[in-house]
Amino acid sequence: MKPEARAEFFRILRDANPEPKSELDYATPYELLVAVVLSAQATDKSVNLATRKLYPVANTPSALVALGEEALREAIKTIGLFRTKAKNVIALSRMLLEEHGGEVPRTREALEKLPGVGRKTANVVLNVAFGEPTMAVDTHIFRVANRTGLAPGKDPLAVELKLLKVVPEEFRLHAHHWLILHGRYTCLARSPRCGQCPVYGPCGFKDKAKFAAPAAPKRSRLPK
DNA sequence: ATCCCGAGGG
DNA sequence: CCCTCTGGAT
Repeated sequence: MKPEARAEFFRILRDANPEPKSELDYATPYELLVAVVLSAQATDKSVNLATRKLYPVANTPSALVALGEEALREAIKTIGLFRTKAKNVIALSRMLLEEHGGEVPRTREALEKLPGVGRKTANVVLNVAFGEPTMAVDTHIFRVANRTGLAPGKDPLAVELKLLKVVPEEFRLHAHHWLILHGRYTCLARSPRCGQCPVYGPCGFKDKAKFAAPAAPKRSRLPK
């Protein structure tokens, strides 16, 4: 995608949604961190359903450690990968208490040392909780960046670096949310809704016309 | 490359 | 039935 098309792409998404927010429910950096860890390979809705009940009971490192891994596992049982996530959230909370005064660290290095926190999760926390213009490349952004030609790359890290290079400065802070929301509601994984896509113009998807066309008229085998 | 892993949609 | 959902650790 050419520079002018990229700018047009983001102008359109920005004008439709000037102040995009995360769809994960959270009130503090810690609540956000835990929600993002829980969100791996799960929908925001399923995570919110669990945290809505969990956070009133325990929403700090000390409270979750006190709650214990077994109880936490039960609380998040409706989310996928719940055994691994429960273990990681407890271990991560202990580490916050022991090494960070119970606070969520603000550096990528410290965040990535936490169990269950990799590059993508660290980027989300840095962007959403601390206002840094990072590019957290998740399943949606990886797909959108490649399909549209906005920032093609063979793996998430390549796409992240490409995005940091080509997204105009004025769009960097919110690019993460514009792209993820576009992927979630319009540029769907299996059947993208090109027919009602706001960035159909600048998009470079080869088969966009195919997905934009109304359902192919059924060929009657008994014409007339 | 594989495992973990429930819920919702098609 | 199959695919997808704000991945990370081994």
